[in-house]
Amino acid sequence: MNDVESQLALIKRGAEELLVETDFVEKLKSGRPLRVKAGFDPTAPDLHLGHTVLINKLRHFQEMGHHVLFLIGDFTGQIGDPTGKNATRPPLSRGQIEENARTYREQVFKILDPDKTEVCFNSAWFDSLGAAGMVKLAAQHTVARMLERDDFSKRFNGNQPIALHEFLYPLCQGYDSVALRSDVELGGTDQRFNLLIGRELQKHFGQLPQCVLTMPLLEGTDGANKMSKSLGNYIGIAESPGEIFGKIMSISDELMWRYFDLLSFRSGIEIGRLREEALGGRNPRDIKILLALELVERFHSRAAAEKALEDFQARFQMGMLPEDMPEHSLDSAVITLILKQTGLAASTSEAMRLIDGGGVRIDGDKVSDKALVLKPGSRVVLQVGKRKFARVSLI
RNA sequence: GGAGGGGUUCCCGAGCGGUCAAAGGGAGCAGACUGUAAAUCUGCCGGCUCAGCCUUCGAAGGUUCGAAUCCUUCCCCCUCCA
Repeated sequence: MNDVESQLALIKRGAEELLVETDFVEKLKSGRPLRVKAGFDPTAPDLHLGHTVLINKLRHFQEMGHHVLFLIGDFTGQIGDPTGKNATRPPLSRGQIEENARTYREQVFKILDPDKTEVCFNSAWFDSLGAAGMVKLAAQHTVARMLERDDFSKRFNGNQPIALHEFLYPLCQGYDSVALRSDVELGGTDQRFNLLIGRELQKHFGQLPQCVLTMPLLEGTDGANKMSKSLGNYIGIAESPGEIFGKIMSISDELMWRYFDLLSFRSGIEIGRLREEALGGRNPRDIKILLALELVERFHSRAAAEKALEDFQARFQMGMLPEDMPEHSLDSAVITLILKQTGLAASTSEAMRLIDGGGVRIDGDKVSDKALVLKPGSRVVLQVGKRKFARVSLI
């Protein structure tokens, strides 16, 4: 496992690009533990499967005895959002950042080995850099070079605004590599440009430039956009077993293979075998179940995974009610108001529309009367669509 | 500093004095079909005490019986010139 050849093979598995490979091989040959850097935004502590593609790769490095630098960009996160179209995010307080960092640890150590992970914050060096230092840093790069970045040039040519501070982002990220003396930095393919700036800056500061390993971006459950919380197409690793299981089951068959490639710890050979079975007529649903089981087990437990499967089958294959649904105790009222109060509908207007559309059920029976009043003392199960349930006791 | 273009409901984008809660598309939600898959088709898609009423078209004023549409001021974005 520790010879250079096999290390390189494991590192490259599933990766998009490794720059510069020959340099990387040299570093491996040195035999010392490499400093492996990956940066994370402090504003999004809810990690989802998309993040885990990268984290899984960090784990590979750890398995080979390397040192992982888990960098939380608390300074960069304070300035604002670089890709921000519409949100000027309020700066996070020290307390919030620490809270987020704690959440990160909790989630990330489901995959990484805490003993081989160093968590760092980039405010550690940026706070003391000062305005003069920042200007010096900015002097290291030209506008033309900045505009080489794809999304900058697109926005520039498309007459979209680019705020000046957005240029500082790649620089700061690059400077992190200098401060951490990183040997390798990991990032999504969208990070390529930023990662390369790290190389430039390191050279400037007399360091051996880091190698860059980019990982493909995982598509969200919609199969079209990259997984992100703001698009609502994500599967959070802190979600309940039932949620994770259900969301995996709802992805398309095509996307399932992508998920297998990027998320499963199964070997490439094993995944290839499953593909063949699918082609041979095995129900893709059953293969998807394997994936769902694996992922729920990773973030919860074997038992939780099996339970999730049972619940899933009971609910959707046998049409039973879910075991755990939110409970509400409310005053007797019109159905539309109750739907709003339970959160099954966003507004009473929506509740009315849902009833018109035949999407509301009480104890399994379709509701058609918008003026229906739920009587005090009754206890009913309300359902909107196939997935939203609530148990309501009327007072 | 000068000239021009623009800010519309979650997003894109029509509308340019009444017929506008505002076309069309996307996203989303619900229904049908299913494997809670995708695709497809249908409906919905500001709020409310819902045959009615209230609040929306960058902000504030104004003109008008009536404004997203006209006028004034302000804020913001983009382009070109310097």
